[in-house]
Amino acid sequence: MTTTARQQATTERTQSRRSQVLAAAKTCFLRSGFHAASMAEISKAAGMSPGHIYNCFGSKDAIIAAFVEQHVERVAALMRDFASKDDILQAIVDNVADGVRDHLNPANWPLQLEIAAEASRNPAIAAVVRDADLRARVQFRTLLVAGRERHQLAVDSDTMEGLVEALICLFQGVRLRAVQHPGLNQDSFIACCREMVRHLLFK
Amino acid sequence: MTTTARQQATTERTQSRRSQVLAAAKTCFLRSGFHAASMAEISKAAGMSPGHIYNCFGSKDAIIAAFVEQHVERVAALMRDFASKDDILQAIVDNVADGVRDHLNPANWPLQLEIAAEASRNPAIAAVVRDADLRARVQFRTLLVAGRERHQLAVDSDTMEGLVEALICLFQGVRLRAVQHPGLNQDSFIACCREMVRHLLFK
Amino acid sequence: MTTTARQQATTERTQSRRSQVLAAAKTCFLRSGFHAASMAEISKAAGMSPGHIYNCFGSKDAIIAAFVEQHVERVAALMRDFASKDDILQAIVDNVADGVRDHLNPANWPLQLEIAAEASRNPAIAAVVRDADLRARVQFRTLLVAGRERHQLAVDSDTMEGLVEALICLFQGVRLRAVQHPGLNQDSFIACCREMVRHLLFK
Amino acid sequence: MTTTARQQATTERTQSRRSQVLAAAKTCFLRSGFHAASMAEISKAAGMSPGHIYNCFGSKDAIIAAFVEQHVERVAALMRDFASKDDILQAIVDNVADGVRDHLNPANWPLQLEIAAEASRNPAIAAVVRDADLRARVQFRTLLVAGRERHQLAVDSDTMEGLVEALICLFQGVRLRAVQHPGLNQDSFIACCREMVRHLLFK
DNA sequence: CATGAATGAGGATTCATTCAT
DNA sequence: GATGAATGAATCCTCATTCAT
Repeated sequence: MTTTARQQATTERTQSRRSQVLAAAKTCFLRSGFHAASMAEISKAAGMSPGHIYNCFGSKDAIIAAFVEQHVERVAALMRDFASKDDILQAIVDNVADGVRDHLNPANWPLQLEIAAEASRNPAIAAVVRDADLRARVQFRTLLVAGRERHQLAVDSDTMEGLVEALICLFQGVRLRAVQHPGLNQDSFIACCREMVRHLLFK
Repeated sequence: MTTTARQQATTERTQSRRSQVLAAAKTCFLRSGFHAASMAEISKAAGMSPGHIYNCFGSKDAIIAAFVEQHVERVAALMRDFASKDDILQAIVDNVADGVRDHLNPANWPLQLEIAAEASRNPAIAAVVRDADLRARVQFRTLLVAGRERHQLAVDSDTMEGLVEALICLFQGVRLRAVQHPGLNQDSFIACCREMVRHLLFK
Repeated sequence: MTTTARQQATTERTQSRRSQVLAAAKTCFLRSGFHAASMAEISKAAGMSPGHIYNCFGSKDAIIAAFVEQHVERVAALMRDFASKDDILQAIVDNVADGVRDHLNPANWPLQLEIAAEASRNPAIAAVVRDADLRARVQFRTLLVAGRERHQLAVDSDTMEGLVEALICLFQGVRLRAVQHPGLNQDSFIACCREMVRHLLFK
Repeated sequence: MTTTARQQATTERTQSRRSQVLAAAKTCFLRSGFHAASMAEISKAAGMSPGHIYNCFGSKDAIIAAFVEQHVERVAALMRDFASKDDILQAIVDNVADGVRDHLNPANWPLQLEIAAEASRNPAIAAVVRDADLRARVQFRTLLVAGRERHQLAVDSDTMEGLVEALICLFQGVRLRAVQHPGLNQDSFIACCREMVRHLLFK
């Protein structure tokens, strides 16, 4: 094995170890939150010694940051899905139901609240979150511009920024609803969300 | 001093002590979050010994719960303000700008995220939050029904639930925008929110 | 009211307060032990403010000491009961059954163990306990000498000391049996104790 | 080093750490009692950080329990010593002097009082103590039955239970004498104890 | 690379005691 | 005398992190 090949292998191994840790961290963070989840808990879930985690990540904060980075990437992926559609605006409207239902699913989104709360006092996390948000906004805006041009609607800068913010805002609010009113009537809620989105997109 | 008068004084004193603690807690929670804020930190901010805090509150969790209770009460107060208006629907639309700007103000709302995150794991906090949400929904619904009847719009149960949820959702989403995109263009954002609210209310 | 009369009243009042505290302390010590019983617990049981207890006793240790003093006095009282009997030795033998049963009663004797344990490390308590033990030994020895002279048995110094120690030892051991084997067969146990005492007294 | 070998080493190490803690705890418990001995004090005496003690024992109570378990085991060991003798009853009588002297030695027995006092309030400790007492009684009874059959004495159930209890009672009482009258005349005390034991065993 | 024993600072909480009223 | 609010040192315990193996 050449030195390069070994380094390659080493790097791959390290990467796989990092993934292991992040997957374990997700379980623990979901169960206990960022601060109540202990390194011991995470190391046990990862099937790895606590000491070794420090070969993959410099600190618990680094795990949180990496975890957040990985997690916020989901939003960007969602954006890309729309890009391939023919009538993008209509595709977005048609996707409201699934999107809302997904945001209401308690399997993932409590973590998003944890992330937002952490970002509101941890500058490193805030930077990661804001950067991801920026990228998502850019992608979303590009989609919307394409969609609206097809329907000959205004795409000036102010209009677009408001549109992007308002739509993201509506979707992100769903996570808070999931916490504060878990038993809400999904169908009538979705109908209204869809109507708001439709109106805004085609206005 | 009679026994009754002393009890009165005692009760008042205790209440004032509790308020002192809650005010100090707000500062600390804002700075560090619920869990990173230590009792020592809170007691110092309250100008009171750590031991004495336990004469006012049975535990740190009790402080968090009382703090949350106090905080969520604000939302209910907001609801009551609308009740006195003549054309309620229009009043709500006209209030969107102020409401959004208030939600974007970083002085208060990071705490709401902290509360939501805590509620997603701590059942006691979840109960407080959900109860407050329930009360707010009932008040809001009553307002909307009155407002819509004036305009001869449908007020059937399903419609109303969706309306209430969707509007609250939009407003609560603003808190997440405040964290994730603090520099957003408020004017165009507000214009879109206002348009969404207007459309939904009068639809 | 003359000054003297008032002082008299004051002293009586103080004494009654002290008794109140000691009675309350007994309840608490029995429930929780000397160290786990808090001053707050005792003051509540005594129907008196925690601060006021310090007008009656200088410290918690002083309460323990006074309590111990009061408690060890019981043994001396037991001794005095025998002095009036005609045939003292026989009276002692006849009392074994009641004495053992009393020592097995969990209502009082856990406190004796608490006292002994405290004495083994708190010099002030040790002094109280040892002084009481000395007084009881002297009384007991006087009784035994009178009883044995009646039966023309040896009463030399060495014999008497051994007798006194061995008999007290047997009775005090009962308290430990009560803790370590609460369900023991009382009748056969008592028969053996009685036989040991009878043999030793009349030997 | 194979996994098995390492586990072996790990287990041994852990065991040795536990012993270290128990030895340190003995010093501290002797000096201060179970409750006044702080974990900091114990950890310092054990030459180990306070945090690490919790890798060996789950709580302070667990240390107390393990300590008690280790201590009460001594009694059972004492029992086994007699089993090898030819004339067991005589061996017991001949051992009274050494046994009493051992029980009077202040190096060990204050702890037994501490244990008894703790057992009278702490159910977990009570269970340990009572279980050990049961085992000791069974062993002692077996010894006595064998010894008495050799001398053709009664071994019926009631007689044996009384004998076992009374003899243990006498020995355990010595611990209380050690606390309450540390300067007692050992020789005459022992002579009487011996006479009581002899009478009872051969009666 | 991998372990897990070891650290020690820091957490929430308790409680004997004091003192202004 | 009598109160009970207030103190703050001390308690048990947790946990991120390190390091010898």
